[in-house]
Amino acid sequence: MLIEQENSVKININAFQHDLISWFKNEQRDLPWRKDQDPYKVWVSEIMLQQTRVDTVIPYFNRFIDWFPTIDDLADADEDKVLKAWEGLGYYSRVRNLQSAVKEVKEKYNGEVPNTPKEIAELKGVGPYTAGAILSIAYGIPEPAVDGNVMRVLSRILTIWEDIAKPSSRKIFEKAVRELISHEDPSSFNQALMELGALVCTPTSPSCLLCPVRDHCHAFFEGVQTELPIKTKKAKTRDVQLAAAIITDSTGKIVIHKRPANGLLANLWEFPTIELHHPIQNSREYAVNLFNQNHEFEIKLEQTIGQVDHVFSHLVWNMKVYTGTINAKFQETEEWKLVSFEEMKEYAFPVPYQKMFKLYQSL
DNA sequence: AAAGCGGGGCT
DNA sequence: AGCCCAGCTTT
Repeated sequence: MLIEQENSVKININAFQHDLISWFKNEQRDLPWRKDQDPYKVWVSEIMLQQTRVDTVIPYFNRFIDWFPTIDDLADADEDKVLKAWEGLGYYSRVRNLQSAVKEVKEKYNGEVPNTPKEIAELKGVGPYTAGAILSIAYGIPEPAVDGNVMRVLSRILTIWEDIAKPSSRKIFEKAVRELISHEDPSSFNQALMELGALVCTPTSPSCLLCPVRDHCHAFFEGVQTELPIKTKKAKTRDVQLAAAIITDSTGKIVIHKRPANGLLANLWEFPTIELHHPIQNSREYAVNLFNQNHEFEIKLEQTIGQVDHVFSHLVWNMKVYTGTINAKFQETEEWKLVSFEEMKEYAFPVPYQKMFKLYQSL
């Protein structure tokens, strides 16, 4: 059976499905979320895998399922513990949205992950890719699950020259998947496209000589596989200057602060931090003043212990790190706490503050 | 359509 | 120093 794509590329669909799925069944990696088809576990794995490599996700997935084995366990958990389970994984709104959606499934769907495109796409944090992934992998429904791998693989096989950085391009690839997908085994088909992208059809120097669908690949036939996909570059990051301090009381406990519920690193914990908006502010005296302007209690900065730099996807933090002490006026609140070394392990800190604490401990 | 949102590994 | 990664939400 042959189909005619919009760009006049012909594919033998049955042979393509067979070659792709056979390869996947023989060569797929042994991954913890492939041990069963529990929709909850498939869901958790797909959220973790957003913009995150398989090797990074594996230990997080195992611990997360250990801590929250079922939808009920996650729905009933404290958010601080949920964030602790995600600590270091990044994009923390993923797990806050996941817990929110799990609560909705518990209440509205009696704890059963819905299996219709409309219902599942309405869940918080579930976009077009994740909806298709859960529907196909957990329920065997032939829906496209188009991620970066799939766009790269199909841009090569079908020589699609659309800019995959543009949001509108995803529809082109979803249309292609709808025409190509196996209705006998949508789960293997979708996973195989992604597995192929991860193991063979890689961004740079794809292993075409090992590719199970090389004979179907128009980019390989034309010798343009390294020119695809087309992807425009994104704007570069901006620098943010910060001063942050490890502040202790007379007993050696440390001041920590809960970040706001919205924006960067929402609801995670940090050491007292201020932004230095102007170069002129980039001095110790100024930092002291700014700390004490912005906080009820009085802080005394003792010494500068170094610098921590941290790169985010859209900005760079340059943090000057101080130590200091507080006076007796400090009072604990919901967002300002005094904790011991041991108690710190209970709170989720983003990586820049983990770097900062490591620097402090190395003194 | 563009920007915000983490962190690590590879080139 | 970029680029990429099993993307989604908000503006």
